[in-house]
Amino acid sequence: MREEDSNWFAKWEEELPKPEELMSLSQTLITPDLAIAFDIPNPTSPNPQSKQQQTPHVQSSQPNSSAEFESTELNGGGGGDEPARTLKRPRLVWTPQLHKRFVDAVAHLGIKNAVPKTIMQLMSVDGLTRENVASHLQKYRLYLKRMQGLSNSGSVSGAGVDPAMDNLFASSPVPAHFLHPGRGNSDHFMPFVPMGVVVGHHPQVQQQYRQFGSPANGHFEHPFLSRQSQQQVQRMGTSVHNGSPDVDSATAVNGRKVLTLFPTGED
DNA sequence: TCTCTAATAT
DNA sequence: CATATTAGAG
Repeated sequence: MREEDSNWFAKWEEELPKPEELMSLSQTLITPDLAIAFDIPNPTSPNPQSKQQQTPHVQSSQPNSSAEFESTELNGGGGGDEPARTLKRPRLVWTPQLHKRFVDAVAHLGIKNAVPKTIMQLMSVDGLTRENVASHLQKYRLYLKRMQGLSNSGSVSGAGVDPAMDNLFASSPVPAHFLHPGRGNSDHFMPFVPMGVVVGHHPQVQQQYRQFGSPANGHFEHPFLSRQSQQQVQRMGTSVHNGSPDVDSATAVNGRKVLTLFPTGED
């Protein structure tokens, strides 16, 4: 009678964003290595002027004049550098959706396995690096710690809603086990991780996640190209324009390029 | 060697 | 403030 064992997974699947929602995860998030592979077809003549920063085309109703390329690493003229190996990606913006995936991953992994690498793998978000997760995980832990402290300090008439509850973290359900110290029992029930960190190819999960690249058409492309294939951001107002905050996929902040993984969505 | 975490920098 | 990057430890 271990229904849970078979159910926990189903639930997990349901919570996953649909392929349509997922695809626009990352446009510019191509692995530097990949970029290199494409940018330098001929190592002998290092002059790849075709450095392409795939600017996510926002098909919002309003024309966005954010078509600026800025990664102009100009060499004083003579400096023979290899910027390709030091490619810097735009700042990752943790949108609620992305964070939710993060939290879900952490929740389902359990504290013990909730380490950057595992989380990253479970999330299976293309372009997401271990560093990204690590950095965010750090903040997340901070948030949890903060919340713990506030938990038991119940000011009766304290209207002070947790200032920590600012935005992001507040929008995702925080697993209870994370809030408690869990003294004496740091062990969390975890049936098993189907994807395993190693080669155990268990189709189920991975396919679900990565499939957003190909439609119902069983047409396969090169693994590299398939990532940046389509883009369909459909944010059609049902009827009334209630001034929905249409957030651009890429916003330039202070001349710094930021990369939004998800379009605007809801929880 | 690789990975995690804390601290620090942008 | 949010992320990135670095440093040190395991």
